Amino acid sequence: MNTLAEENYLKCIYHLGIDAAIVSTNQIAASLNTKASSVTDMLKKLADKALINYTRYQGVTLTQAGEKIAVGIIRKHRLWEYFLVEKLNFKWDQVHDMAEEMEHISSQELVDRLDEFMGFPKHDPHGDPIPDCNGRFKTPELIPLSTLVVNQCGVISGVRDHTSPFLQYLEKQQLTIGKKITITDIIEYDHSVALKIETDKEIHISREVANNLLIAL
Amino acid sequence: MNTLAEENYLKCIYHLGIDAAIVSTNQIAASLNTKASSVTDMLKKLADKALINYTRYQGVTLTQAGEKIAVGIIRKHRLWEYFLVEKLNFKWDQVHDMAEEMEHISSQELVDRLDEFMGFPKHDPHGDPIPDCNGRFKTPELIPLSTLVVNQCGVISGVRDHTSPFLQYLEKQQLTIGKKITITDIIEYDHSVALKIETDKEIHISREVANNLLIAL
DNA sequence: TAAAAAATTTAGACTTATCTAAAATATGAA
DNA sequence: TTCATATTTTAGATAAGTCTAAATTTTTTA
Ligand SMILES: [Mn+2]
Ligand SMILES: [Mn+2]
Ligand SMILES: [Mn+2]
Ligand SMILES: [Mn+2]
Repeated sequence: MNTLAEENYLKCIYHLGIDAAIVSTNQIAASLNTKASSVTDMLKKLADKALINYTRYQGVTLTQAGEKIAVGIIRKHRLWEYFLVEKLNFKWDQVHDMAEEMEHISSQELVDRLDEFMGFPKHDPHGDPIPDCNGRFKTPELIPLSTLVVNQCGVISGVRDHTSPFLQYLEKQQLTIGKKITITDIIEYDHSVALKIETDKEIHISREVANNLLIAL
Repeated sequence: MNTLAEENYLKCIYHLGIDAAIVSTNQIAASLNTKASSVTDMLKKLADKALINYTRYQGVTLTQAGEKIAVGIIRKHRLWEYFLVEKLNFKWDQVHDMAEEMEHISSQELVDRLDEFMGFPKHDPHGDPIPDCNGRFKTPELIPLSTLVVNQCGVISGVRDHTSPFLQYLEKQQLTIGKKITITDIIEYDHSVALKIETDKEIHISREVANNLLIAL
């Protein structure tokens, strides 16, 4: 088995690897709030275990074995987040830190039964896909709300920023997963967006918020 | 906060302290499968944190602060065991190791909501009392089945041995928590016991089994 | 294409938790 | 009450994971 630190590195490399072919030491250090020298030490260890492809100074990618572990941890993270929100009535902005601990509970059977208990949910409270017990999942085509044009509509299906303040703001504005929205105006000056939520409520959001809200068309 | 190792030591000292006023270094070492010298090191650390009362060569007791932490961990352990059995349909002999990991999830609010979600259960799957959110619980008066006399009856309410083989054996014999039993015979030669379970099934158990089954009168 | 700057790695140190072997203390039997 | 034995503690090592500071390699820029 792998240590908690190893699991966190693998998960981190996986996430960073989504929008970069190769992941650099400094990226990992920034993401894990650690120092580059610590990262180098761990990369050697993970390479020895054949969980990453690593050559000095050249960055890393996950091996198949490493990716499998990373996806397993993400599966657990998202299933526990779903559990916390759906069964224990936490808000979507409260669950991430707890899931960061729970994702390291090792039993495979536990997570599979948890999955079954909740009816095999496909998405976590933030709209992120939950891998099945074979590690398979599909990433739906989502685009930032900021790329929509006036009169275009879509469904809120994910967020790019998972921090509490952002999620709390969205909740207050009723900009939650599953809501249908229609763009009513785009202000040229600051690229802020006016939109209607599910036919009734009309609101106005900044460019930054629009950039971090993901829409399915 | 306390480390995983510290939590395990506190819990261990708590359990050993139930039937001994003072807990010795060697007892802890045996219970945690570690060496006496490692225990001494940790005892110093826990004493520095004012979680135990410790004087060299004299054994330890928990301080109030230490006991509070220990009971909190036991609360989490038993609530997660209850969850695993009642919600995820694990057997009572399968849940201990998972709960050993889950008991270290730190969020107090999580455990309190879990408690509420399950309807504030009073006992875990092995009959052990679950402390409430203030750490209060009462230990019912239980006696080993081996102390009963012929024709005496009682209710199976706990076990002294929590290992899988024993629990599996009990399950197979239908000697599970809540079952009413009546002693029908005690064999003088080997102190084995014949008993009736809930009016119908008649079985025969060894002295050792009778010693490890706890009965409420 | 050769410096300068940035990124990465190495060297050496620290903390936590563990170990073995040796020393100190307590206990209990003669 | 003394000495043999058991218990406990100390001393010194080790492994994991982290850090700072220095050295090395890569990348950028002039
Ligand atoms: Mn999360
Ligand atoms: Mn999430
Ligand atoms: Mn248990
Ligand atoms: Mn139990």
